[in-house]
Amino acid sequence: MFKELNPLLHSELRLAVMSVLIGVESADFVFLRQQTGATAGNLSVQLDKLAKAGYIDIEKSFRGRMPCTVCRITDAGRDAFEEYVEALQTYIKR
Amino acid sequence: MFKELNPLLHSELRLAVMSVLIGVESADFVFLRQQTGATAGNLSVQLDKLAKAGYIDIEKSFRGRMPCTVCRITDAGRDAFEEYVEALQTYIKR
DNA sequence: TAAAGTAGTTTATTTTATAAACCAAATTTT
DNA sequence: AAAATTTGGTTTATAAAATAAACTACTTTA
Repeated sequence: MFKELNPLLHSELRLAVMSVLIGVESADFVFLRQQTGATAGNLSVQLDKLAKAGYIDIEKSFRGRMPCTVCRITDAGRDAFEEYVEALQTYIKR
Repeated sequence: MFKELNPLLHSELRLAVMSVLIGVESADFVFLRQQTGATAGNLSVQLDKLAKAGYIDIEKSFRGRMPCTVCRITDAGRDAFEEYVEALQTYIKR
């Protein structure tokens, strides 16, 4: 009847991040913050979770001497997102 | 960009319950348990939350001397569900 | 050089989700 | 008919999540 919703993606902020990342080649911390409206602390935590799950790659470097965090969705992330969307349909489809 | 997801509906079990209730005139505890696969304890807690939010009506009575809990979605619940689905589209639409 | 801003991380707190334990009545087994 | 099991739940305890607040380190501006 209802498909299980991947709990890692069933989170407003993590879902928003994935939704942004699925549409771009890469996005940095600042851009993700703008798009999602999240606080820096929350975004930092949730990005870590997505990275630990293997759904995104995080590349930390420096632009000059300022830290710069660039994120990209992985293939596993793309798959998980698609599966999540399919599962969602079982709840919201008329 | 992203619409806010009503946190009361953004829960796998509560969403499943609402999804069932939106399609029927009413449903009892046992039926909801079957449809959702939830444990009784969890279902009991989540039904209470939906009721407190005014999204469902719960009618507790007895069939003989066995308790019988019948649930119906309210107009507010229907509205909230529809709004939630619309908000979701902002995350998952291609 | 002091104040304010940028780019984050870490830690602490609150909220949620969930299961486990429980209760009362009914049904089934021995 | 007593004992055990099942049914229909509720309450309580615990684990997991979400979030904000506080902090670090560097940069820019006044």
